[in-house]
Amino acid sequence: MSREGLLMEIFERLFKAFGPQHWWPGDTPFEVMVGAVLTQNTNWANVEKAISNLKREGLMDPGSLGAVSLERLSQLIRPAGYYNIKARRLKNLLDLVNNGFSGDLNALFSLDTPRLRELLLGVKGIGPETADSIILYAARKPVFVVDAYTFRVMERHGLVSGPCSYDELQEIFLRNLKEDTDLFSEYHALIVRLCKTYCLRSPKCQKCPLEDLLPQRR
DNA sequence: GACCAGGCACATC
DNA sequence: GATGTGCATGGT
Repeated sequence: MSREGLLMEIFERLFKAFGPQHWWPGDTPFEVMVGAVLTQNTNWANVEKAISNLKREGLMDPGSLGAVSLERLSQLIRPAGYYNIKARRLKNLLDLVNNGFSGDLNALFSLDTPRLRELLLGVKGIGPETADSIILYAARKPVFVVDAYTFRVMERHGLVSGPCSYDELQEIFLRNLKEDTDLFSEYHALIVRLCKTYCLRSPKCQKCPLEDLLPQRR
């Protein structure tokens, strides 16, 4: 099967097995953006506690969150872990939104994708996965989000041979799939769902929807 | 108690 | 360019 065919086959299997995932969980684009930073190397259940703290305090908007002290912010997001460094990262991101775009997320998100990605990556604490999550799930523009699970699945199914960079893996998806925000949104969410359900530490995807797509072992 | 989770920056070689 | 380390909580 061609790489393009295999990528769509994997998507269709996952969609059939799990259905739509309704990602990203979050009431507003701003909340999605905050969640993208908070979830760095962190279980989503812990992120939800931090988000709920911010909402309870009425801080889930660029102006309010920009005005709160670093110390108070770090205490509120404590359940999400790495709370000191993440508070700093959120502040860095808010500086971009508030100073560069007067707190208007729509203005920031109306930039073309390469420019938006460049600006986000310029924020200290925003790397490729966080930037792309914001672009896809908050700005709703078609980029493919790569994460540790994506590497795991693509390696297992022989779509990459040996080590490959974030950008290289992303290119494989972008070149072989139709550029479609809804497709990319579901695809990434389904990969996460697959790994959480079946492929966490097992060497084989036993009984998983992709089991018979495994490449031959040597 | 060990291990893991929807990364990133920075130091060092 | 590759590899190692700090950052930290809460669930299994």
